[in-house]
Amino acid sequence: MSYKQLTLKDLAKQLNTSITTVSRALKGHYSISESMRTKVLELAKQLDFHPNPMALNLLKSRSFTIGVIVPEIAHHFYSMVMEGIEETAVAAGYNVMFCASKESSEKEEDVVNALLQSRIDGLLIAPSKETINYTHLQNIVNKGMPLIFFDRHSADLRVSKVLVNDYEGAMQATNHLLENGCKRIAHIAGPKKLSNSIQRLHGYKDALKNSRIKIDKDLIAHCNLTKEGVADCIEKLLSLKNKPDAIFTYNSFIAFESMLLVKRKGYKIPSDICFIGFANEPVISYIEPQLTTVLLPAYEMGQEATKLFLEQINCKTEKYEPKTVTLQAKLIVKESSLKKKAK
Amino acid sequence: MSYKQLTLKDLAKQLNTSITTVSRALKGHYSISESMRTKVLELAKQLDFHPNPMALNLLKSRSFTIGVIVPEIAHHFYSMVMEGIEETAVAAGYNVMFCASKESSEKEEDVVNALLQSRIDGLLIAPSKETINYTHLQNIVNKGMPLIFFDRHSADLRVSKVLVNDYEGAMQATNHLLENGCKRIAHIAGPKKLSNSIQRLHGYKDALKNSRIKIDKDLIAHCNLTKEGVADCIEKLLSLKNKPDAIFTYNSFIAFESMLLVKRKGYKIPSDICFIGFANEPVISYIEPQLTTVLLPAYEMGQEATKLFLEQINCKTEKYEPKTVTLQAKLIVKESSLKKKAK
DNA sequence: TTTTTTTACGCAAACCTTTGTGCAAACAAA
DNA sequence: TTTGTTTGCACAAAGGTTTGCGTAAAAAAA
Repeated sequence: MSYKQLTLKDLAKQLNTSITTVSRALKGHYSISESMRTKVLELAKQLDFHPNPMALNLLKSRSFTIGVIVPEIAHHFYSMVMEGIEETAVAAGYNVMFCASKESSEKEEDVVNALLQSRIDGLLIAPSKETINYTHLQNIVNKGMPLIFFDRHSADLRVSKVLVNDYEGAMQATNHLLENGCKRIAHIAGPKKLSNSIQRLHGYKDALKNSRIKIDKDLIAHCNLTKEGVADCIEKLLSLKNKPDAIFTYNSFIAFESMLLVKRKGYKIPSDICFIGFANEPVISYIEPQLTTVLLPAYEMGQEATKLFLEQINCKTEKYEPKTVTLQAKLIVKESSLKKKAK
Repeated sequence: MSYKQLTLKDLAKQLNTSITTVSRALKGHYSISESMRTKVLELAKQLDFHPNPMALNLLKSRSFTIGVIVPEIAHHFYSMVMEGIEETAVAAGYNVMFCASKESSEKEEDVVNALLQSRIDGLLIAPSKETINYTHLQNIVNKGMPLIFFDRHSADLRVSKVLVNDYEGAMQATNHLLENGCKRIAHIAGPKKLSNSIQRLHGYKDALKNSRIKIDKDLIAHCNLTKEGVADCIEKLLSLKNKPDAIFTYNSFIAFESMLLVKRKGYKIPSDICFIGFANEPVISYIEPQLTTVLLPAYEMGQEATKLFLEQINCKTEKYEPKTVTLQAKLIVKESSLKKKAK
């Protein structure tokens, strides 16, 4: 059943020489004669010899494998990040193991352990929204293994991270709505503990403050990222006496869901209510009206995270100083936020 | 920089015993005294000892890692398949390496090699649409390594595969349109060499034949899966004297793009032209009108592919007989295909 | 007391590669 | 002929774990 891997020993036996000589011939070691080298090389090519990677791993105590944990694989944002990671890693000679935490702290610990069992050289992670206890990650750092945060992070760990300027993105979004004449801008925020949700809320508030608009707590709703959660938020916002004329959402799921609900209730977008969200799906072009979004550089985030890992693993000096890379989100203006029709 | 892994030798030294004894104590070997076993177990726990996975890999010549190659990571269908694979694999104690071929035959070969370098126990693959030469995969089979196709396949290789009943799905879709009174049903097909595209076209044709409708070649367009490709197809179909009253598309991308174009040209969906496509994105609920789709069981496909791998790797008998698992696609009727408005 | 059995553990090989050291043989120089 | 250098290759260790076999001491049986 399991096939027999070709080894140096096999080659050596066929050539009536030693393992050492075969190994050195393949590596172009100076001490091997030209004639011997060609003999070995020929046989190796003919038999399609490749050194046993597991033996190499053991020898170098390196697996050339990166572990990656995302909350969800089938979310467009994370799969774009994964693409960025995969391409950068493969280009650098690394393979990538992807695992999903399904937003569960417990599963996260499990997959961390599973990855460690497989002897990864480093871990890239966007922690689950549930995760409060970071000891499983601290352990990794303590062992000296490179750990890189992306998208989400904990400030308690002194590690490299690549984040998006959520604050700035939210501010841009809010300012854009203000410039378009919106007066009562609501915000449907994400989970209260999530670092990027906090930043986006913060950016929203500060944009309003800068324009000397009083923050109305009724216009801020926290959403748990389920359909029901979104429905509750919309219900709450639309039952206000003084209804919002714009809604800025934490992510695309909330945006899509709430637009659907708002349209069903008979409101027109954008004339009655403007919409804007953080989103990445290419699908924003296909919904009506097309959604204005703060676009997160997901692919780039994956690239940068991998680069940070490579930097750290290749760092020869005694101590590596953790870095934080901050990427800029980009406002993409489409129809949903333009009160006055553009021509 | 790189941390020192704790080894059996370290434990043995601290306990003034041999490596063998420590190993056996940890494994519960009968020949170890109770007192010694507890001593070892305690120290191991205290020092958080884990056997070096690389050494184990070498010893067992198993890495407990599955390689997976998809054409694109950030396509909802494939990322759902990946979720299915990942969950099933992790549950069975395997880790998963994901790679993307980016629909390039050349890149596909590269990542196959990269994965082999990492010593995977098996390979799950949906070949790129470009791939015609399958020798790189045949090599894997020849080595005795389990290879499983999913979504796409080559009939030339005697390996297990998990496919969708594309023929049946396309037939259902076409019949559904016929039942709704559509007379001139067009089909925008995928790349001509792709196994599932061929099957879907086949199902479309047979459904028409079964209803004694002559197949009009003008109503069949082949699309290369780019925006321009879709535009060409739509241009061709809409410039016919006898225009189609329904369009059945190979996948969701074509469906979304062509709906956009058709709407821009002033046609109403579904009253002027009905739409139906093979699609998986949850986003079909958010576009207007909601798209009727043949839903592919992506997650299940990932599960089944992994199960086939596990079956094969755990097969003790001399010869493993390749299996083909065929999953059923499911027609989800929404607004885009209902000519007469349902109440 | 001697022989046999049991208990508890250690040695060394195997998995496969790389590499420092050593050692012959060949050759050049003295 | 002897010494010194180069060439071409082999031995063995290292990396960490498992495991068949061997063995000492203790316990049991004779």
